[in-house]
Amino acid sequence: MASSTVENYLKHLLLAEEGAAGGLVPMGALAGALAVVPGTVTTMVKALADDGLVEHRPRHGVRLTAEGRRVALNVLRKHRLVETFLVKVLKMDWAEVHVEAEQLEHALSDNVLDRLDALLGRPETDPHGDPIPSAQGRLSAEVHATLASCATGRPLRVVRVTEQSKEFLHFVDASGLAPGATVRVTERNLAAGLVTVKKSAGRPLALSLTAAGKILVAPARG
Amino acid sequence: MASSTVENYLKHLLLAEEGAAGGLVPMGALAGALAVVPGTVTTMVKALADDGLVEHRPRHGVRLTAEGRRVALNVLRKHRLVETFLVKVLKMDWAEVHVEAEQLEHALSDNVLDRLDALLGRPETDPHGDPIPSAQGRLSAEVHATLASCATGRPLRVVRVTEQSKEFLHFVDASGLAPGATVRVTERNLAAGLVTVKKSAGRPLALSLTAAGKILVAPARG
DNA sequence: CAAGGTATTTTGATAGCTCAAAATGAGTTT
DNA sequence: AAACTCATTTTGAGCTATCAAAATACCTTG
Ligand SMILES: [Mn+2]
Ligand SMILES: [Mn+2]
Ligand SMILES: [Mn+2]
Ligand SMILES: [Mn+2]
Repeated sequence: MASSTVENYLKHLLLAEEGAAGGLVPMGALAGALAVVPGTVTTMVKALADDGLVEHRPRHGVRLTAEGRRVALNVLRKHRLVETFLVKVLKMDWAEVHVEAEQLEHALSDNVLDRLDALLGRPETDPHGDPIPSAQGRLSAEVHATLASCATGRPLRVVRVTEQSKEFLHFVDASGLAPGATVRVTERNLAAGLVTVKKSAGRPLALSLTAAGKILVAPARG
Repeated sequence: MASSTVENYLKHLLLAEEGAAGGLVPMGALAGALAVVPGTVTTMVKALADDGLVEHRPRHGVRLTAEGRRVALNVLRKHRLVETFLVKVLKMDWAEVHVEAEQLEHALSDNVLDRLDALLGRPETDPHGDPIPSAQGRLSAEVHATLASCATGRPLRVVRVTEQSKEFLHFVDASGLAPGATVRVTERNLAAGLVTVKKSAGRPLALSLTAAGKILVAPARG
């Protein structure tokens, strides 16, 4: 069995590979994500490579092997299903569940996981709209526009929020921009770095481009 | 935060203190419970003593301090509530939940714990009849007779099974002796080491004294 | 191409937890 | 009392995961 440390390395690697040039993740990026110093990552990555979980291209980066990806997807599945359970069944605040899941993802057996999945009705996304990998290790790779990149004027449905900090999630929720919400982008000012959105009922709301880029949307009633 | 290792040492110490002479647990007993060699326990116990979690009487044994007991009770509470959740909500086999809880007890926050407790309706015992410590750290110390020690002839209610091995629990369940069941001891043969019990409906069942001693009972309809 | 700057790797240490095997202590037995 | 037995402790070592700081490699810039 992989230790929690190994599971975390693999999971963060999986997350970092999305949108990394050639899927190769630089050591520094992984170090940042895991909050350890780069030297530690170099050492660990060599050990993971020896175990066949990653491929290490010295001075270029790391990438998951098929086996490493399998393990990583299973951890990610646990993480997101646990988050869903905590919100849906235990009624926890969606801003708090990430830290809890960070521990529980390593303590849940596959057996418990599957029962949890059944109890929740085999959900496809977690409370933040993040896709839940299937038991077979399939992960939806749907690409979405963000409030920073989408067409203006049209009605949109929020489908996902790609940041888990408490502050940001509270803000998003308080602004009525949680997944499922319907909004329109009324104005986008690149120079000022500002996006203005409007919900059917309510006054317009201003967001920075950075914040807007973390809120993924799809055309409403499509 | 105490590591899982420390939590396990403290929890097993709490369990071993019940019925240990003067509450002092011999190092060897703890080593056996934790499945490590005695030398390891000596080393760890010294570290725990430095942290004020246990009191070490060299060459005599260990005992929890008030602080160590507090931590241990919290872990035990998590363990038993998780077991209850797994059986009641996820419908798992009562023989399988112990191993799962052994991991989850270290990954659950106090916050999640309390919500689980509420969801379950603040149960007082787990699926095996083991008392669940309260959030304030109170643990019921009720003393029960066993099928090996109780009066014969009288109707009895099974209240607790004090062993968690899969095999034993499956046997108990298959024999209809799970907590809640009503039985009578029809015969006890000390020489042969045999106890015979009878359920209202069904043929008599023979048990070894050792097995009978693990099934705790109380007078029925008392 | 030499100099700089930055990411990465290497080196040397440490903390936590564990084992094997030798040493020690404290009764018991003879 | 000397010998024996058994639990406990000590010693020496290893593994995993981490850091600080020095060394190195690979750009980029002048
Ligand atoms: Mn984690
Ligand atoms: Mn999530
Ligand atoms: Mn445990
Ligand atoms: Mn139990």
